[in-house]
Amino acid sequence: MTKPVTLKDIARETGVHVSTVSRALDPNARTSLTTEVVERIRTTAERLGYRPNRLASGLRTRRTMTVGLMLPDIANTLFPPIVRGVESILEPKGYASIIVNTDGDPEREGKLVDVLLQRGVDGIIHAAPYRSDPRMVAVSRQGMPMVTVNRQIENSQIPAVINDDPGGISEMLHYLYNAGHRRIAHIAGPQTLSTGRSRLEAFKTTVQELGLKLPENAIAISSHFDEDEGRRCTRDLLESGWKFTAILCANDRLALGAIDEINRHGLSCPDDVSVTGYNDIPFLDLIPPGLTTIRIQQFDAGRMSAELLIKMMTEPEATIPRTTILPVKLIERGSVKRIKPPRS
Amino acid sequence: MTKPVTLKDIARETGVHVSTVSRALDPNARTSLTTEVVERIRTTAERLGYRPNRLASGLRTRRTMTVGLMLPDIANTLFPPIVRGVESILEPKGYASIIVNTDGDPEREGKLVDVLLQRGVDGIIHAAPYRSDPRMVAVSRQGMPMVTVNRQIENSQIPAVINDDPGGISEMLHYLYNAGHRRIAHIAGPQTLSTGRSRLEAFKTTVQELGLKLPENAIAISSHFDEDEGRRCTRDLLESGWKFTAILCANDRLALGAIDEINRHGLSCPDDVSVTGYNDIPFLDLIPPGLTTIRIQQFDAGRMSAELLIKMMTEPEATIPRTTILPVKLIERGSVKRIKPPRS
DNA sequence: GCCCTTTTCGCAAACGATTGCGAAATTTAA
DNA sequence: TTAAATTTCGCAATCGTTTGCGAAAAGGGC
Repeated sequence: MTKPVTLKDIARETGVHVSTVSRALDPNARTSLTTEVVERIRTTAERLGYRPNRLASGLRTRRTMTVGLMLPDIANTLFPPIVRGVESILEPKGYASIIVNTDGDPEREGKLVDVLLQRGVDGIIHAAPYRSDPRMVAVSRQGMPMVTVNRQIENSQIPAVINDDPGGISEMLHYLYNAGHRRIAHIAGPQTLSTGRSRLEAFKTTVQELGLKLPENAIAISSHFDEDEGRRCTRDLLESGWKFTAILCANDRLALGAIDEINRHGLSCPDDVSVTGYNDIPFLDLIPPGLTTIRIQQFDAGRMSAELLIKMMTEPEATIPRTTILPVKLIERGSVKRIKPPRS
Repeated sequence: MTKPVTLKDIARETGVHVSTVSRALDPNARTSLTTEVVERIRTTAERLGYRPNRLASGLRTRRTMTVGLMLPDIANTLFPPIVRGVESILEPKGYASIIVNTDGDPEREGKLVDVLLQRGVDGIIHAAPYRSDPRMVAVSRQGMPMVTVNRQIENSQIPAVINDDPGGISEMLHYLYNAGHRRIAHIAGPQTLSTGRSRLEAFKTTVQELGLKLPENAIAISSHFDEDEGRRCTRDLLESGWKFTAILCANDRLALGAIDEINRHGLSCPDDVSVTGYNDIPFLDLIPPGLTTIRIQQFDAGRMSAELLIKMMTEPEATIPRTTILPVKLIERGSVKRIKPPRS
């Protein structure tokens, strides 16, 4: 790599001291300079193709203009829009981001946060925390600006940008109820994740509200938010003997697995069993029978979390809302069938 | 942020000079130290929770252990697997990557490569170059290790990891031919991208090989690899008056758009028109009628490109293959119907 | 024209790590 | 035992930038 031009080069060229060059190029320098000098320096900087060395400036100022972005897996369709939302705020302000994939592995998470710290990130956006995540809480306590998005760490002061899970689940359950369903099963997400937990709780609460009487085995708990677990839970549900007319799934991929398993059993969605999802990942409209789901605002969640993080990084004294809850929206498609409710 | 512990802290604690600490912690230091001293330093480093400052070391050594990853858009399902492939190689070796999204905008690309240079990346993996991309060629010429993946810059010496487009297109066209199709349309990709171009050329070549006689308007050229352009091109094709029995699309999203447009015209895929895609993006198996397509190796492409880049970064004299071509595979699904070939 | 204030700019010390060089300490050889 | 060879470690410069401080220059008031 041909040696990049430095402040020193510009100083030599213009016959001033490097500190003067630094100030001339700093848009908000505290010391004032003659406009003539500034002009001269700026033009030769331009001419030589000067590009500030962010490493050096970061070393000196202790601000790297870099943020860490922790995800479970960028290949999970849920996360790229969040990333774009984050970048839409960060990039124009001169921040770059380092993305790491934890694969939902606490040990990896520990290694990766170390990587971020070694690189001196100014802040961290964490989209993959566990409900209990002492490692990250400790880092936050040490003063690292941090916000979680999509999920949250419980019993911590770390600001979280999340979706209105209680609202979404409640709306969906009411929707099923209004479509005549009374025997509704739930495939819950992993209970180590805040989303898995909050959606299950919302389900139970709404069941109470509606006065539904569900058996113990109406709820299957998955260990991962994926199609395989959707299939397994559906199999368990079907084999439990209880006759349900609908399954409310904690996430789209579980729902996709559920529909597949229903088909394998010679049944049909929605004719025999209605199924609903959560998140509204891409292409759901093209997959028959069209999954009725809850659309969450991924891009906006990313955007919001970046905005909060910038505030934390630049105004350490500012008060940041502990949780920011984004509204969700029910997307009606073909996977729910209206049935005649049993008279009670 | 509580001040991180530095070499100086360890030096003070152990009563040796900071340079000694540096050497003790450097696994492959050129100068030898007493094992006793090394041991003492290592344990106190451990005890204090030392974490090397990569900024400082990068500044001194001119190696940041960071690579830039340029994509059109991480939210495009094609790219996350490439990213994971890249990281699977880079991360274990201590590299971090900065991902930037060009959005297919040359101006943005210019800005973003500047961002990467300012941050002193050791190399760049570019998944979004144009067939002609003088800016990137210039950066490469200046000595920045660079490899392109998925696409390539023509007439440059920049190593490229690409898929076997000629092979894939040829195989697909033969497949359609063998299924009895003779009047085959093509929706080509943007001709500013190497993939759009190479697939179109492969189509033409194979048409020759097979001795097919296609009219001028058998080929529609899209301006973007997306569903909307797939619809538009299909509309143009249908309205051209020429009766085709199949459309070979340069990419899955074009094909999805094509199928949609075919349905809108009251026709059916595959009964009236067979359609094929390229790339094999997720969920294609779930979308009726199941798109027959060419599966490319995204993860491996990412992996290969990272391996090449590491070689370029660490062994500047090594000879790197100009192009690495990955094999592709035809995935048979339901979107192609076998028909009786017209006797010629 | 003189003194005081203000502006303009240079000096030098950081930031945290790496590394060539040489001095001191130790081992080896004679 | 002494000189030579080797090992072990400290010194100090360096990477490129920022910034407090002070000196020189310029401006202002009378």
